[in-house]
Amino acid sequence: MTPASSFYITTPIYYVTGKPHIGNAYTTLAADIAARFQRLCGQDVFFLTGTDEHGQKVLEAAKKQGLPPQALADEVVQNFHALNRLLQVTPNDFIRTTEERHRQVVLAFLQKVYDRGDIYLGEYEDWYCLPCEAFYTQTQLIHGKCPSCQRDVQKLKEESYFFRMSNYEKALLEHLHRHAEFVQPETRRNEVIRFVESGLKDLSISRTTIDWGIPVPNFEKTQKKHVLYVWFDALINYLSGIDYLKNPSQFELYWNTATHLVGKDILRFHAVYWPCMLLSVGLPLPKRIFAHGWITHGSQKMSKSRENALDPFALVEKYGLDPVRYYFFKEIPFGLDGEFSDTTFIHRTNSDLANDLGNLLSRSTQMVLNYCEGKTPAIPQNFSEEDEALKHLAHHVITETQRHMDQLAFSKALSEIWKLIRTCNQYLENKAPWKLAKEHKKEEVDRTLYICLETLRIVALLTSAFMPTSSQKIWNALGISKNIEIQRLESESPWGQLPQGLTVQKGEALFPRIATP
RNA sequence: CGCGGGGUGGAGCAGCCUGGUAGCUCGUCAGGCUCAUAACCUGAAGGUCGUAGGUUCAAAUCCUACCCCCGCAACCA
Repeated sequence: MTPASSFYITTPIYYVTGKPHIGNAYTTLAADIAARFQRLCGQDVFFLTGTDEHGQKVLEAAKKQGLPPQALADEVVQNFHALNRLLQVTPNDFIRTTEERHRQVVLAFLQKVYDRGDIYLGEYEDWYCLPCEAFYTQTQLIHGKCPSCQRDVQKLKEESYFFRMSNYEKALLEHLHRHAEFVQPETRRNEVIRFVESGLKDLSISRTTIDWGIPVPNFEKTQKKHVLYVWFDALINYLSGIDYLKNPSQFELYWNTATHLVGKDILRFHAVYWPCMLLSVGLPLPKRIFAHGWITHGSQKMSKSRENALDPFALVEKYGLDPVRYYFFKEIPFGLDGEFSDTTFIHRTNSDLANDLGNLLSRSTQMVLNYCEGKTPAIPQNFSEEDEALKHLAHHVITETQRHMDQLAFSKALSEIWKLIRTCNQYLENKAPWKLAKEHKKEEVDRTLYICLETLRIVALLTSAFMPTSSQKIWNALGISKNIEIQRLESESPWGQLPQGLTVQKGEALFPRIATP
Protein backbone atom coordinates (compact mmCIF):
# COMPACT_ATOMS: atom_id res chain seq x y z
CA MET A 1 0.00 0.00 0.00
CA THR A 2 1.45 3.36 -0.95
CA PRO A 3 1.09 6.25 1.45
CA ALA A 4 -1.29 9.03 0.54
CA SER A 5 1.45 11.57 1.12
CA SER A 6 3.96 12.60 3.73
CA PHE A 7 3.62 14.28 7.09
CA TYR A 8 6.60 15.83 8.86
CA ILE A 9 6.08 17.04 12.41
CA THR A 10 8.59 18.48 14.84
CA THR A 11 8.81 19.57 18.43
CA PRO A 12 11.21 22.28 19.50
CA ILE A 13 14.48 20.79 20.64
CA TYR A 14 14.68 21.01 24.38
CA TYR A 15 17.36 22.70 26.40
CA VAL A 16 19.45 20.23 28.37
CA THR A 17 19.64 22.22 31.55
CA GLY A 18 17.55 20.05 33.80
CA LYS A 19 14.69 17.68 34.11
CA PRO A 20 11.97 17.81 31.47
CA HIS A 21 8.93 19.72 32.66
CA ILE A 22 5.27 19.44 31.85
CA GLY A 23 5.59 21.91 28.97
CA ASN A 24 8.08 19.64 27.23
CA ALA A 25 5.81 16.68 27.80
CA TYR A 26 2.81 18.58 26.46
CA THR A 27 4.43 19.56 23.16
CA THR A 28 5.95 16.16 22.67
CA LEU A 29 2.64 14.43 23.32
CA ALA A 30 0.88 16.70 20.86
CA ALA A 31 3.40 15.80 18.19
CA ASP A 32 3.17 12.12 19.01
CA ILE A 33 -0.62 12.13 18.85
CA ALA A 34 -0.63 13.96 15.54
CA ALA A 35 2.05 11.60 14.19
CA ARG A 36 0.21 8.48 15.30
CA PHE A 37 -3.05 9.69 13.83
CA GLN A 38 -1.50 10.56 10.49
CA ARG A 39 0.18 7.15 10.40
CA LEU A 40 -3.26 5.66 11.00
CA CYS A 41 -4.49 7.69 8.05
CA GLY A 42 -1.82 6.10 5.89
CA GLN A 43 0.55 9.04 5.69
CA ASP A 44 4.29 8.56 5.44
CA VAL A 45 5.13 10.18 8.77
CA PHE A 46 8.38 11.56 10.09
CA PHE A 47 8.26 12.76 13.69
CA LEU A 48 11.37 14.55 14.94
CA THR A 49 12.29 15.70 18.42
CA GLY A 50 15.58 16.24 20.18
CA THR A 51 17.73 18.43 22.36
CA ASP A 52 19.41 21.79 22.06
CA GLU A 53 22.77 21.45 23.73
CA HIS A 54 24.71 24.62 22.94
CA GLY A 55 24.59 28.09 24.35
CA GLN A 56 25.15 30.06 27.46
CA LYS A 57 22.48 28.46 29.62
CA VAL A 58 23.91 25.00 29.17
CA LEU A 59 27.37 26.31 29.84
CA GLU A 60 26.21 27.94 33.06
CA ALA A 61 24.39 24.85 34.21
CA ALA A 62 27.45 22.74 33.50
CA LYS A 63 29.72 25.10 35.45
CA LYS A 64 27.42 24.92 38.42
CA GLN A 65 27.72 21.18 38.46
CA GLY A 66 31.42 21.25 37.73
CA LEU A 67 31.00 19.31 34.51
CA PRO A 68 32.12 19.94 30.96
CA PRO A 69 29.05 21.04 28.98
CA GLN A 70 29.10 17.95 26.79
CA ALA A 71 29.09 15.72 29.86
CA LEU A 72 26.09 17.55 31.25
CA ALA A 73 24.29 17.24 27.93
CA ASP A 74 25.06 13.54 27.74
CA GLU A 75 23.62 13.09 31.18
CA VAL A 76 20.53 15.26 30.85
CA VAL A 77 19.57 13.96 27.43
CA GLN A 78 18.84 10.66 29.17
CA ASN A 79 16.02 12.38 31.04
CA PHE A 80 14.37 13.25 27.75
CA HIS A 81 14.74 9.73 26.45
CA ALA A 82 13.25 8.50 29.70
CA LEU A 83 10.33 10.90 29.34
CA ASN A 84 9.62 9.69 25.82
CA ARG A 85 9.65 6.08 26.97
CA LEU A 86 7.36 6.91 29.85
CA LEU A 87 4.92 8.77 27.61
CA GLN A 88 5.07 6.10 24.92
CA VAL A 89 6.22 8.74 22.52
CA THR A 90 7.62 7.23 19.36
CA PRO A 91 9.64 9.69 17.28
CA ASN A 92 11.34 8.58 14.09
CA ASP A 93 14.51 10.28 15.17
CA PHE A 94 15.98 12.19 18.06
CA ILE A 95 18.48 14.86 17.14
CA ARG A 96 21.10 16.42 19.39
CA THR A 97 22.71 19.64 18.26
CA THR A 98 26.13 18.44 19.40
CA GLU A 99 26.02 15.59 16.91
CA GLU A 100 28.35 15.71 13.92
CA ARG A 101 25.50 15.25 11.45
CA HIS A 102 23.95 18.44 12.78
CA ARG A 103 27.18 20.41 12.80
CA GLN A 104 27.78 19.61 9.15
CA VAL A 105 24.36 20.80 8.10
CA VAL A 106 24.70 23.98 10.14
CA LEU A 107 28.05 24.82 8.56
CA ALA A 108 26.74 24.14 5.07
CA PHE A 109 23.70 26.28 5.79
CA LEU A 110 25.81 29.10 7.19
CA GLN A 111 28.06 29.04 4.13
CA LYS A 112 25.04 29.36 1.86
CA VAL A 113 23.79 32.35 3.79
CA TYR A 114 27.23 33.91 3.56
CA ASP A 115 27.52 33.21 -0.16
CA ARG A 116 24.20 34.87 -0.60
CA GLY A 117 25.71 37.99 0.96
CA ASP A 118 23.53 37.89 4.04
CA ILE A 119 26.25 37.75 6.70
CA TYR A 120 28.42 40.67 7.75
CA LEU A 121 30.62 41.56 10.69
CA GLY A 122 29.36 44.31 12.96
CA GLU A 123 28.89 45.30 16.55
CA TYR A 124 26.18 44.29 18.91
CA GLU A 125 25.39 46.79 21.64
CA ASP A 126 23.26 46.21 24.68
CA TRP A 127 23.19 46.14 28.44
CA TYR A 128 25.81 43.83 29.89
CA CYS A 129 26.05 42.34 33.35
CA LEU A 130 29.70 41.70 34.16
CA PRO A 131 29.28 39.09 36.93
CA CYS A 132 26.72 37.17 34.90
CA GLU A 133 28.64 37.62 31.65
CA ALA A 134 25.37 38.14 29.86
CA PHE A 135 23.70 40.68 27.61
CA TYR A 136 20.19 41.87 28.31
CA THR A 137 17.80 44.03 26.36
CA GLN A 138 16.22 47.14 27.79
CA THR A 139 12.95 45.32 28.35
CA GLN A 140 14.60 42.42 30.11
CA LEU A 141 16.09 44.64 32.77
CA ILE A 142 14.26 44.83 36.06
CA HIS A 143 14.30 48.41 37.38
CA GLY A 144 17.38 48.97 35.27
CA LYS A 145 19.25 46.12 36.95
CA CYS A 146 20.34 42.66 35.89
CA PRO A 147 17.30 40.37 35.88
CA SER A 148 19.22 37.41 37.27
CA CYS A 149 21.49 38.99 39.90
CA GLN A 150 19.92 42.46 40.40
CA ARG A 151 23.28 44.18 40.02
CA ASP A 152 24.13 47.20 37.87
CA VAL A 153 24.51 46.74 34.16
CA GLN A 154 26.45 48.75 31.57
CA LYS A 155 26.18 49.43 27.87
CA LEU A 156 28.68 47.28 26.10
CA LYS A 157 29.58 46.57 22.52
CA GLU A 158 30.50 43.19 21.25
CA GLU A 159 31.80 42.22 17.85
CA SER A 160 29.27 40.01 16.16
CA TYR A 161 28.30 38.54 12.86
CA PHE A 162 24.92 39.68 11.69
CA PHE A 163 22.34 38.05 9.49
CA ARG A 164 20.62 40.42 7.08
CA MET A 165 17.15 39.56 8.25
CA SER A 166 15.93 42.94 7.11
CA ASN A 167 16.38 41.75 3.52
CA TYR A 168 13.49 39.34 3.92
CA GLU A 169 10.91 41.53 5.55
CA LYS A 170 8.92 41.98 2.37
CA ALA A 171 9.11 38.39 1.22
CA LEU A 172 8.08 37.09 4.63
CA LEU A 173 5.20 39.49 4.88
CA GLU A 174 3.96 38.43 1.49
CA HIS A 175 4.18 34.78 2.50
CA LEU A 176 2.28 35.47 5.70
CA HIS A 177 -0.48 37.19 3.76
CA ARG A 178 -0.71 34.49 1.13
CA HIS A 179 -0.73 31.49 3.46
CA ALA A 180 -3.36 31.67 6.14
CA GLU A 181 -2.27 28.30 7.53
CA PHE A 182 1.41 29.27 7.85
CA VAL A 183 1.14 30.53 11.41
CA GLN A 184 -1.58 29.23 13.69
CA PRO A 185 -3.76 29.87 15.60
CA GLU A 186 -4.98 32.96 13.80
CA THR A 187 -4.40 35.29 16.72
CA ARG A 188 -0.72 34.36 16.69
CA ARG A 189 -0.61 34.93 12.97
CA ASN A 190 -1.95 38.45 13.47
CA GLU A 191 0.70 39.12 16.07
CA VAL A 192 3.45 37.95 13.78
CA ILE A 193 2.15 39.98 10.83
CA ARG A 194 2.05 43.16 12.91
CA PHE A 195 5.51 42.46 14.21
CA VAL A 196 6.99 41.99 10.76
CA GLU A 197 5.14 45.03 9.49
CA SER A 198 6.79 47.10 12.18
CA GLY A 199 10.14 46.33 10.54
CA LEU A 200 12.84 43.71 10.91
CA LYS A 201 16.30 44.45 12.21
CA ASP A 202 19.33 42.39 11.33
CA LEU A 203 20.03 39.56 13.71
CA SER A 204 23.19 39.09 15.71
CA ILE A 205 24.13 35.49 15.08
CA SER A 206 27.43 34.99 16.84
CA ARG A 207 28.91 35.34 20.29
CA THR A 208 32.47 35.92 21.37
CA THR A 209 31.74 35.77 25.10
CA ILE A 210 31.29 32.03 25.21
CA ASP A 211 32.92 29.12 23.44
CA TRP A 212 30.21 26.50 23.83
CA GLY A 213 28.71 26.41 20.38
CA ILE A 214 29.44 25.71 16.77
CA PRO A 215 32.50 27.78 15.72
CA VAL A 216 31.75 30.26 12.97
CA PRO A 217 34.18 30.06 10.05
CA ASN A 218 36.44 33.05 9.53
CA PHE A 219 34.24 34.82 7.04
CA GLU A 220 35.87 38.16 7.80
CA LYS A 221 39.23 39.20 9.16
CA THR A 222 38.97 39.21 12.93
CA GLN A 223 41.01 38.06 15.90
CA LYS A 224 37.94 37.09 17.85
CA LYS A 225 36.63 33.57 18.02
CA HIS A 226 32.96 33.48 17.23
CA VAL A 227 30.53 30.72 18.06
CA LEU A 228 27.12 30.59 16.49
CA TYR A 229 24.16 32.08 18.35
CA VAL A 230 22.25 29.19 19.82
CA TRP A 231 18.97 29.87 18.02
CA PHE A 232 20.59 30.01 14.62
CA ASP A 233 22.13 26.65 15.36
CA ALA A 234 19.02 25.16 16.94
CA LEU A 235 16.48 25.95 14.24
CA ILE A 236 18.54 24.14 11.65
CA ASN A 237 17.85 20.87 13.47
CA TYR A 238 14.64 20.69 11.47
CA LEU A 239 16.80 20.19 8.38
CA SER A 240 19.56 18.06 9.83
CA GLY A 241 16.99 15.78 11.45
CA ILE A 242 15.79 14.63 8.05
CA ASP A 243 19.27 14.47 6.58
CA TYR A 244 19.25 17.59 4.43
CA LEU A 245 22.77 17.07 3.09
CA LYS A 246 23.06 13.36 2.47
CA ASN A 247 19.58 12.20 1.65
CA PRO A 248 17.98 14.72 -0.71
CA SER A 249 15.05 12.51 -1.68
CA GLN A 250 14.06 11.87 1.91
CA PHE A 251 14.58 15.52 2.72
CA GLU A 252 12.35 16.69 -0.07
CA LEU A 253 9.65 14.17 0.73
CA TYR A 254 9.26 15.45 4.27
CA TRP A 255 10.35 19.06 4.21
CA ASN A 256 7.51 20.13 1.96
CA THR A 257 4.96 19.11 4.57
CA ALA A 258 6.67 20.35 7.72
CA THR A 259 4.60 21.24 10.76
CA HIS A 260 6.51 22.87 13.60
CA LEU A 261 4.87 22.67 17.00
CA VAL A 262 6.11 25.38 19.33
CA GLY A 263 5.21 27.02 22.58
CA LYS A 264 3.86 30.51 22.11
CA ASP A 265 6.95 31.94 23.81
CA ILE A 266 9.23 30.85 21.01
CA LEU A 267 6.93 31.69 18.14
CA ARG A 268 9.01 34.61 16.94
CA PHE A 269 12.08 32.48 16.43
CA HIS A 270 10.07 30.04 14.35
CA ALA A 271 7.74 32.38 12.51
CA VAL A 272 10.18 35.20 11.81
CA TYR A 273 13.86 34.28 12.17
CA TRP A 274 13.58 30.79 10.77
CA PRO A 275 11.61 31.68 7.64
CA CYS A 276 14.06 34.49 6.90
CA MET A 277 16.94 32.06 7.25
CA LEU A 278 15.25 29.67 4.85
CA LEU A 279 14.48 32.43 2.38
CA SER A 280 18.14 33.34 2.41
CA VAL A 281 19.26 29.86 1.37
CA GLY A 282 16.36 29.42 -1.01
CA LEU A 283 14.54 26.61 0.75
CA PRO A 284 10.75 26.40 0.91
CA LEU A 285 9.18 27.60 4.12
CA PRO A 286 7.54 25.12 6.50
CA LYS A 287 3.91 24.49 5.79
CA ARG A 288 2.62 25.24 9.25
CA ILE A 289 3.90 26.65 12.51
CA PHE A 290 1.49 26.01 15.33
CA ALA A 291 1.93 27.82 18.63
CA HIS A 292 0.25 26.16 21.56
CA GLY A 293 -0.48 27.64 24.98
CA TRP A 294 0.81 27.09 28.46
CA ILE A 295 -0.25 24.61 31.05
CA THR A 296 -1.01 26.56 34.17
CA HIS A 297 -1.30 25.24 37.67
CA GLY A 298 -2.74 27.43 40.37
CA SER A 299 -2.79 30.22 37.74
CA GLN A 300 0.99 30.22 37.54
CA LYS A 301 2.91 29.51 34.40
CA MET A 302 4.45 26.11 34.57
CA SER A 303 8.18 25.88 34.48
CA LYS A 304 10.91 23.98 36.14
CA SER A 305 11.97 26.97 38.18
CA ARG A 306 8.61 27.32 39.91
CA GLU A 307 7.77 25.41 42.99
CA ASN A 308 4.34 24.47 41.76
CA ALA A 309 5.86 22.75 38.75
CA LEU A 310 3.90 19.74 37.63
CA ASP A 311 6.29 16.88 37.18
CA PRO A 312 5.27 14.77 34.18
CA PHE A 313 6.91 11.71 35.71
CA ALA A 314 4.96 12.10 38.94
CA LEU A 315 1.74 12.76 37.06
CA VAL A 316 1.95 9.57 35.04
CA GLU A 317 2.98 7.65 38.12
CA LYS A 318 -0.08 8.91 39.95
CA TYR A 319 -2.77 8.59 37.30
CA GLY A 320 -1.45 6.30 34.60
CA LEU A 321 -0.39 7.28 31.11
CA ASP A 322 -3.52 7.21 28.97
CA PRO A 323 -5.67 9.40 31.20
CA VAL A 324 -2.86 11.95 31.15
CA ARG A 325 -2.55 11.73 27.37
CA TYR A 326 -6.31 12.15 27.11
CA TYR A 327 -6.76 14.95 29.62
CA PHE A 328 -4.46 17.58 28.15
CA PHE A 329 -5.89 17.26 24.68
CA LYS A 330 -9.56 17.04 25.60
CA GLU A 331 -9.67 19.66 28.30
CA ILE A 332 -7.51 22.26 26.61
CA PRO A 333 -8.27 23.51 23.10
CA PHE A 334 -4.89 23.23 21.38
CA GLY A 335 -3.48 26.72 21.05
CA LEU A 336 -4.99 28.14 24.24
CA ASP A 337 -3.64 28.11 27.76
CA GLY A 338 -5.10 25.50 30.01
CA GLU A 339 -5.31 24.92 33.69
CA PHE A 340 -4.32 21.69 35.33
CA SER A 341 -5.81 20.80 38.66
CA ASP A 342 -6.31 17.44 40.28
CA THR A 343 -10.02 18.16 40.67
CA THR A 344 -10.69 18.82 37.00
CA PHE A 345 -8.41 15.98 36.03
CA ILE A 346 -10.30 13.50 38.17
CA HIS A 347 -13.67 14.79 36.96
CA ARG A 348 -12.64 14.53 33.34
CA THR A 349 -11.18 11.07 33.76
CA ASN A 350 -14.07 9.66 35.72
CA SER A 351 -16.70 11.20 33.53
CA ASP A 352 -15.31 10.63 30.05
CA LEU A 353 -13.06 7.65 30.45
CA ALA A 354 -14.53 5.58 33.27
CA ASN A 355 -18.24 6.39 32.95
CA ASP A 356 -18.70 6.92 29.24
CA LEU A 357 -16.10 4.78 27.50
CA GLY A 358 -14.96 2.26 30.10
CA ASN A 359 -18.45 1.51 31.25
CA LEU A 360 -19.72 1.16 27.69
CA LEU A 361 -17.13 -1.50 27.08
CA SER A 362 -17.90 -3.10 30.40
CA ARG A 363 -21.66 -3.35 29.90
CA SER A 364 -21.31 -4.41 26.27
CA THR A 365 -18.88 -7.22 26.96
CA GLN A 366 -20.85 -8.37 29.99
CA MET A 367 -23.98 -8.71 27.90
CA VAL A 368 -22.14 -10.66 25.25
CA LEU A 369 -21.03 -13.02 28.01
CA ASN A 370 -24.57 -13.21 29.34
CA TYR A 371 -26.55 -13.51 26.15
CA CYS A 372 -24.18 -14.61 23.37
CA GLU A 373 -22.00 -17.26 25.01
CA GLY A 374 -19.12 -14.79 25.02
CA LYS A 375 -18.72 -14.83 21.23
CA THR A 376 -19.10 -11.91 18.85
CA PRO A 377 -22.53 -12.30 17.21
CA ALA A 378 -23.15 -12.74 13.50
CA ILE A 379 -22.66 -9.71 11.27
CA PRO A 380 -26.18 -8.32 10.87
CA GLN A 381 -27.67 -8.02 7.40
CA ASN A 382 -30.77 -6.00 8.16
CA PHE A 383 -30.90 -2.87 10.23
CA SER A 384 -33.63 -0.94 11.97
CA GLU A 385 -33.85 2.81 11.66
CA GLU A 386 -32.08 3.19 14.99
CA ASP A 387 -29.30 0.83 13.95
CA GLU A 388 -28.83 2.78 10.75
CA ALA A 389 -28.65 6.03 12.66
CA LEU A 390 -25.76 4.78 14.78
CA LYS A 391 -23.97 3.35 11.75
CA HIS A 392 -24.42 6.62 9.97
CA LEU A 393 -23.10 8.56 12.95
CA ALA A 394 -20.02 6.34 13.13
CA HIS A 395 -19.26 7.13 9.52
CA HIS A 396 -19.78 10.83 10.08
CA VAL A 397 -17.60 10.84 13.20
CA ILE A 398 -14.73 9.18 11.35
CA THR A 399 -14.77 11.90 8.71
CA GLU A 400 -15.07 14.73 11.20
CA THR A 401 -12.35 13.34 13.45
CA GLN A 402 -9.97 13.25 10.53
CA ARG A 403 -10.85 16.79 9.58
CA HIS A 404 -10.19 18.06 13.10
CA MET A 405 -6.97 16.07 13.47
CA ASP A 406 -5.65 17.54 10.23
CA GLN A 407 -6.06 20.93 11.86
CA LEU A 408 -4.53 19.77 15.15
CA ALA A 409 -7.90 20.48 16.79
CA PHE A 410 -7.42 17.63 19.25
CA SER A 411 -10.16 18.71 21.60
CA LYS A 412 -12.73 18.93 18.84
CA ALA A 413 -11.69 15.56 17.50
CA LEU A 414 -12.18 13.96 20.90
CA SER A 415 -15.55 15.66 21.35
CA GLU A 416 -16.58 14.18 18.05
CA ILE A 417 -15.52 10.69 19.09
CA TRP A 418 -17.34 11.07 22.38
CA LYS A 419 -20.56 11.90 20.53
CA LEU A 420 -20.37 8.40 19.17
CA ILE A 421 -19.69 6.90 22.59
CA ARG A 422 -22.59 8.75 24.21
CA THR A 423 -24.95 7.91 21.41
CA CYS A 424 -24.00 4.28 21.75
CA ASN A 425 -24.88 4.41 25.45
CA GLN A 426 -28.24 5.95 24.55
CA TYR A 427 -28.75 3.34 21.88
CA LEU A 428 -28.23 0.57 24.42
CA GLU A 429 -30.69 2.23 26.74
CA ASN A 430 -33.33 2.46 24.06
CA LYS A 431 -32.85 -1.07 22.78
CA ALA A 432 -32.48 -2.55 26.28
CA PRO A 433 -31.00 -5.91 25.28
CA TRP A 434 -31.53 -7.13 28.84
CA LYS A 435 -35.27 -6.87 28.23
CA LEU A 436 -35.05 -8.32 24.74
CA ALA A 437 -33.20 -11.27 26.22
CA LYS A 438 -36.00 -11.92 28.66
CA GLU A 439 -38.44 -11.78 25.76
CA HIS A 440 -36.25 -14.31 23.94
CA LYS A 441 -35.71 -11.99 20.99
CA LYS A 442 -32.35 -13.56 20.31
CA GLU A 443 -31.79 -12.07 16.89
CA GLU A 444 -32.41 -8.54 18.03
CA VAL A 445 -30.13 -9.01 21.02
CA ASP A 446 -27.39 -10.28 18.74
CA ARG A 447 -27.81 -7.47 16.29
CA THR A 448 -27.85 -4.79 18.99
CA LEU A 449 -24.76 -6.11 20.70
CA TYR A 450 -22.92 -6.55 17.44
CA ILE A 451 -23.57 -2.92 16.66
CA CYS A 452 -22.22 -1.87 20.05
CA LEU A 453 -19.09 -3.95 19.69
CA GLU A 454 -18.53 -2.67 16.19
CA THR A 455 -18.93 0.90 17.43
CA LEU A 456 -16.37 0.19 20.13
CA ARG A 457 -14.01 -1.26 17.55
CA ILE A 458 -14.17 1.98 15.60
CA VAL A 459 -13.93 4.13 18.72
CA ALA A 460 -10.76 2.29 19.70
CA LEU A 461 -9.31 2.91 16.27
CA LEU A 462 -10.07 6.62 16.45
CA THR A 463 -8.71 7.04 19.98
CA SER A 464 -5.60 4.93 19.37
CA ALA A 465 -3.42 7.97 18.68
CA PHE A 466 -4.37 9.44 22.04
CA MET A 467 -4.48 6.28 24.14
CA PRO A 468 -2.47 3.55 22.45
CA THR A 469 -2.53 1.11 25.35
CA SER A 470 -6.20 1.45 26.20
CA SER A 471 -7.26 1.23 22.58
CA GLN A 472 -5.40 -2.02 22.22
CA LYS A 473 -7.11 -3.26 25.37
CA ILE A 474 -10.49 -2.49 23.85
CA TRP A 475 -9.64 -4.49 20.76
CA ASN A 476 -8.37 -7.34 22.88
CA ALA A 477 -11.58 -7.29 24.92
CA LEU A 478 -13.54 -7.57 21.67
CA GLY A 479 -11.42 -10.59 20.77
CA ILE A 480 -9.41 -8.81 18.09
CA SER A 481 -5.79 -9.93 18.26
CA LYS A 482 -4.39 -7.51 15.68
CA ASN A 483 -1.95 -4.79 16.68
CA ILE A 484 -3.97 -1.58 16.57
CA GLU A 485 -0.88 0.58 16.15
CA ILE A 486 -0.13 -0.61 12.65
CA GLN A 487 -3.64 -0.40 11.21
CA ARG A 488 -4.87 1.90 8.47
CA LEU A 489 -8.05 3.86 8.90
CA GLU A 490 -8.92 3.45 5.26
CA SER A 491 -9.18 -0.31 5.48
CA GLU A 492 -10.28 -0.64 9.11
CA SER A 493 -12.90 2.07 9.45
CA PRO A 494 -15.64 0.79 7.13
CA TRP A 495 -18.55 -0.66 9.06
CA GLY A 496 -19.01 -4.35 9.69
CA GLN A 497 -15.49 -5.67 9.94
CA LEU A 498 -15.76 -7.24 13.36
CA PRO A 499 -15.81 -10.96 12.55
CA GLN A 500 -18.33 -13.35 14.03
CA GLY A 501 -17.29 -15.82 16.70
CA LEU A 502 -14.40 -13.99 18.36
CA THR A 503 -13.99 -14.67 22.06
CA VAL A 504 -15.01 -11.59 24.01
CA GLN A 505 -13.35 -10.96 27.36
CA LYS A 506 -14.55 -8.71 30.10
CA GLY A 507 -11.31 -8.26 31.98
CA GLU A 508 -10.44 -5.55 34.44
CA ALA A 509 -12.05 -2.12 34.28
CA LEU A 510 -10.49 -0.24 31.38
CA PHE A 511 -10.35 3.04 33.33
CA PRO A 512 -11.01 2.52 37.03
CA ARG A 513 -12.82 5.42 38.61
CA ILE A 514 -10.54 7.62 40.67
CA ALA A 515 -11.97 7.98 44.16
CA THR A 516 -12.69 11.60 45.01
CA PRO A 517 -11.23 12.66 48.34
C1' C B 1 -3.42 56.89 20.79
C1' G B 2 2.57 50.67 20.38
C1' C B 3 0.47 45.61 18.57
C1' G B 4 -2.84 41.35 19.19
C1' G B 5 -6.73 38.56 21.75
C1' G B 6 -10.82 38.16 25.09
C1' G B 7 -15.39 39.47 28.57
C1' U B 8 -21.90 34.26 26.88
C1' G B 9 -26.56 30.50 32.85
C1' G B 10 -22.28 28.00 39.21
C1' A B 11 -17.34 26.32 36.23
C1' G B 12 -14.98 25.70 31.36
C1' C B 13 -16.05 26.59 26.31
C1' A B 14 -18.91 27.00 21.16
C1' G B 15 -21.81 30.47 18.41
C1' C B 16 -19.95 36.26 16.06
C1' C B 17 -16.78 36.17 9.57
C1' U B 18 -22.10 34.66 6.14
C1' G B 19 -27.54 39.19 11.63
C1' G B 20 -33.51 35.79 12.51
C1' U B 21 -36.09 30.64 18.38
C1' A B 22 -28.61 31.04 22.96
C1' G B 23 -25.67 25.36 22.05
C1' C B 24 -21.98 21.79 24.40
C1' U B 25 -19.36 19.39 28.63
C1' C B 26 -19.16 19.47 33.92
C1' G B 27 -22.02 20.74 38.31
C1' U B 28 -27.21 21.13 40.77
C1' C B 29 -32.35 19.09 41.25
C1' A B 30 -36.16 15.38 39.98
C1' G B 31 -37.43 10.86 37.62
C1' G B 32 -36.33 6.13 34.88
C1' C B 33 -33.48 1.68 34.20
C1' U B 34 -30.93 -2.50 36.40
C1' C B 35 -26.74 -5.06 31.24
C1' A B 36 -22.70 -2.10 33.50
C1' U B 37 -16.92 0.73 36.80
C1' A B 38 -23.24 3.70 42.54
C1' A B 39 -21.95 3.59 36.17
C1' C B 40 -26.15 4.51 32.06
C1' C B 41 -30.77 7.11 30.18
C1' U B 42 -34.72 11.02 30.46
C1' G B 43 -36.46 15.66 32.10
C1' A B 44 -36.01 20.37 34.83
C1' A B 45 -34.06 24.78 37.05
C1' G B 46 -30.42 28.43 35.88
C1' G B 47 -28.17 33.48 30.99
C1' U B 48 -31.19 41.42 30.24
C1' C B 49 -24.58 37.11 25.79
C1' G B 50 -18.89 43.39 29.99
C1' U B 51 -21.39 48.76 29.91
C1' A B 52 -23.76 52.71 26.99
C1' G B 53 -25.37 54.28 22.43
C1' G B 54 -26.19 53.45 16.97
C1' U B 55 -27.67 50.69 12.22
C1' U B 56 -31.85 47.27 11.10
C1' C B 57 -38.35 44.74 10.56
C1' A B 58 -34.72 41.89 13.59
C1' A B 59 -28.07 41.92 17.06
C1' A B 60 -24.46 37.64 21.31
C1' U B 61 -23.69 38.34 15.97
C1' C B 62 -22.54 44.70 12.26
C1' C B 63 -20.80 50.10 13.83
C1' U B 64 -19.04 53.75 17.77
C1' A B 65 -17.40 54.93 22.67
C1' C B 66 -16.11 53.32 27.41
C1' C B 67 -14.77 49.67 31.48
C1' C B 68 -12.15 45.21 32.84
C1' C B 69 -8.80 40.84 31.84
C1' C B 70 -4.76 38.42 29.16
C1' G B 71 -0.63 37.88 25.66
C1' C B 72 3.38 40.32 22.75
C1' A B 73 6.76 44.61 22.80
C1' A B 74 13.42 41.68 19.20
C1' C B 75 18.02 38.14 20.43
C1' C B 76 15.71 34.11 27.19
C1' A B 77 14.44 26.51 24.36
